Parts: sequence; C-alpha cells; structure tokens
Amino acid sequence: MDTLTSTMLTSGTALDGYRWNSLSPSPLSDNEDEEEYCRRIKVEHPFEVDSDAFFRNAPPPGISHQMHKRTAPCTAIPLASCATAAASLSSAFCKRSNGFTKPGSLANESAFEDASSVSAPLSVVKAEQTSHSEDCSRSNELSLTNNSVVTSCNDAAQMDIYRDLILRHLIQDISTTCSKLALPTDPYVWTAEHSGRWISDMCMQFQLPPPRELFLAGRVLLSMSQEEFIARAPEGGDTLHAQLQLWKTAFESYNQQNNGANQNSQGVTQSNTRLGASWPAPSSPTLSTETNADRLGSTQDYVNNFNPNTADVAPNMSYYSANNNNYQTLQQDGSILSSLPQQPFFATNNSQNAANILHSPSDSEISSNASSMNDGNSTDGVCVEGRSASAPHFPRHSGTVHLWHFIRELLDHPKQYSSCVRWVDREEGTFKIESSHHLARFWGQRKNRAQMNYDKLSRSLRQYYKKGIIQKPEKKQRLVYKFLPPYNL
DNA sequence: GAGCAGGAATCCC
DNA sequence: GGGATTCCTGCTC
Repeated sequence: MDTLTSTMLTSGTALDGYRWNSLSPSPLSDNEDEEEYCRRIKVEHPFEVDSDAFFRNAPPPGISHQMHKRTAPCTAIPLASCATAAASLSSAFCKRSNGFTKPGSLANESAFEDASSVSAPLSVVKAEQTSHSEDCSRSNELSLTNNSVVTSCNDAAQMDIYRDLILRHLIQDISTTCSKLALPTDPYVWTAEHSGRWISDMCMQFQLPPPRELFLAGRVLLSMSQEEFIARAPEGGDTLHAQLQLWKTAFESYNQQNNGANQNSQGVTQSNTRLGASWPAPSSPTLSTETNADRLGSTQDYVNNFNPNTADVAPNMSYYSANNNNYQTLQQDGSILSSLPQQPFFATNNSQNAANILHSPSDSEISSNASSMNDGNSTDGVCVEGRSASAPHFPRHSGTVHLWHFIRELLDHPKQYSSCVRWVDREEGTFKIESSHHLARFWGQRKNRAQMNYDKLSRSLRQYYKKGIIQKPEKKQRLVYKFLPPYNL
C-alpha cells in the first residue's frame, strides 16, 4: 500500500471529513405510516422545509456560502471518497498480487508489489504498472490464454486509473488551498505563518479546536510524528498530521511525475523541484457559478475533465479566530468581511432556495476545496462580493445526475439516509433499499419527476445490469442490489 | 401485492 | 446518442 493510500486509511481523518448534518431522519418505524414519517422527517431533517428541500443545500442565514459549502456534506466528500477508493485499491492490489501467478512475470509482479508498498511514490507505481501492462500485452501477443493474466492487465489498468484519480483529486484540493491561503505548494518551505494559516483552515474544515503549539515551520511539522502532533494537539492532532502527510505525498508524487514528463518531453531533468516547485496554478478568480462538480457528473467525467488548472479560486479566505472563538472571512486586502460564530451549518433556512435547486447528494463535489473555492462570492447575504446580497444565486446542477451516483451518495451518508437505503456489505458493494417509496420519491424530486415510483426507479436500476454498474447479489433478496467494481469504490 | 426481469417506445439533456 | 422514464407483460415470492 502506498503512502497516499496508507495515510488516508490510517488517519481515519478522511472518513471523518464528512460534515453532514448531525441531525437525521429516524427510520420509518413499523407502526408509522408514510405520512407520519414524512411529517417527522420535515421536523427532524435539518434542511428540509418541504419535500423538495430535502436535497437542497442552501446555507443557513448568517453563514457564508463559502463556509457552508466547505462544511456541507456534499462538498466534503472528496477525501472520504479517496479513502474509500484507497481502501478498495488496497484490497484490489492485495488480491491481485496474490492471484497473479503466471510464471515468468515474477519480476514484474515483484515490482508491482514494491510499487504498492508504503514507500513507493505514485509515479513509480505508475511506471511499474505500465511496465507490467506492457508485459501483459506481450503475453497476449503470444496468444497466451491465461485468463488471469488478462484480468490482471485489466485490473492494473483500472488500478492505475483510480490511483491517478486520487492523486489528481488531492492535487486539485491542494492547488486550490494554496491559492486560497496564499501558501507555497511545498510544505517544506512553509513558514510558521504559513503553517498557521493552513492549520486554521484545516481546523475550520474539520471543525477542530485550534491547536496552540503547532504553529511551526513546515519543515518542523513534517518531521513530527503523529504522536508528536497529538501531544501538541490532543484534539485533531492525528487529523492534522494525516492531512499534512497527504499534502506531502501528493506534492512529491506530482513533482516526480512532472519531472518524468519534463524529462520525456525536454530531455532535461529538473534537479530541484522543491524550491522551484511548479504546481498547477489555479485559474483566476471567476464569477462563474459552475463548479467543478457541476462539470463533473461522474467518475468518468471526472477522469475526462479533470484539470487542476481549472480549479476555481476564492478571492477571500476564512480562518478560525481563537480570540473570538469563531470563523472569520478575510478579504484579500486583509479586512474582515464576516465573522461567524460556530453553529450548526444546517439550520433550516426557510426563506432561501425556492428558486434554486441545489446540490443533491449526487451533486457531490469532486473536491471539497475546489468546490468551495469558487464561492468567494458568497450568496448568503453576508459574504457577498460583486453580487447583490439580496439576490442569492446558487449553482444549479446542469449535468446529468446518474441514479447509481445518487444512490451511492445516499449510501455514503448513512446518518441521513440509512432509513432510505443502507449498505449491507460495504466491501462487497451490497446495499439494501429500506424504503423503496422514499427512495423513489427522493429520486423523483431530484429529477423533478413527480410521477417517479419504485417500479420506474427499479427499471433504471436494472438498466445498469447490462452496463456492469449494478447487479443483484448472488443470493437474491428483495430490494438488495450490489454495486460492481469500480462503482463500489 | 410487491418486487423482479426485461422489451419497447419515448423523452430529455 | 446516452441515460432515464414510461408502460407493459409475465414471473416469483
């Protein structure tokens, strides 16, 4: 398992990165009819004032949209998704390593295992996997009919894609964070002030109490172990350590890949990328309301469209003020634009969102940071720049929302939706629809199809059989389906 | 009756 | 064109 993967998995941080509302509808009880259930959901569900609002995501009054998005569940998915993907990757790697026994390929397999080890940077993994794939291709040319070889080739290619996707994802996050906080991309060159900025941002993102003894130079921070982090920051030290390791790993991997590319294209080796590190520079701040997530509706979209250079940038910056025990939003000139006490981010806002269909879970932001970045023009009436505060305008999802993606997002937020759909076996990808009526209704609301019902929804699910996205589990059970790889990641 | 499976036509982005 | 929706028949539990 590589550093990137292990960092995600060992920290537990990424999974905790969800900032979904703590309030959630309780399951439908046996003696409760649907109407009662719906009424109760309206009461219990934090951001629902009507049925349609169930999947809207408007910030509550007094909360900047930037902050809201940053902590909103559907925008805080990326790292968690990365962790999930990483877990599957790890599992897949292990299976693959164990199952690949073709004689003569041991060297490559060994390299593969090495590449999966903790110390191997992603670029090395990529190179080794490429080598491995080439070997497989040669094997195919020789008309070897060993199915496991072919399967392994496919696995390798798939793993390669996932790994690359995770790295890209991280790079995008980091890139936008750098722009937002005016940080060098290389954490080794961070000053104590840089570290302080980053830590404040992390604390805000993960709702951690600000540590008092971690405002050190980046080089010092990077030399510290997790235990040392925890010693200095008992609450969240592990999170900060893990996040920093993620940053470091992604940065180094990116540089390594970049160097490789440069060498290939120019025949010139950049001997020192540390001081002259060139990170993909985010684009200029934009007023566009189309987020990356809006552009990227699916994993494939993400793979096809990802470009760190298109990451939007927030003109403002939020940070945690230990003095005031709140979060403040800074303008670029340093003046405080807003000052917000800590409070639940999903307090119901009855007045907003009538004209705005916001993110449903299936609008999950591919990158929490990236998605929050484009929101400098917050639309909450508090932190608005260059736009009328009285005319809130939230991004409307314009891309295709896939049912499988929608369900995945519900599954990944069990606190909210376990009464509707829940994992039966997360590893296996098996899930159960607990309330077909509600799932269909939610889907109908999301797609603006009032006549949607479970019969139609299930027909759509069955369309996925042919596409290899979903299937019924071997042991057929009613309302139980199974995501097939890689959709179970 | 509810869920499942799949064909076919249609709609919509 | 792809994905989803709508409608349908027939089957199983």
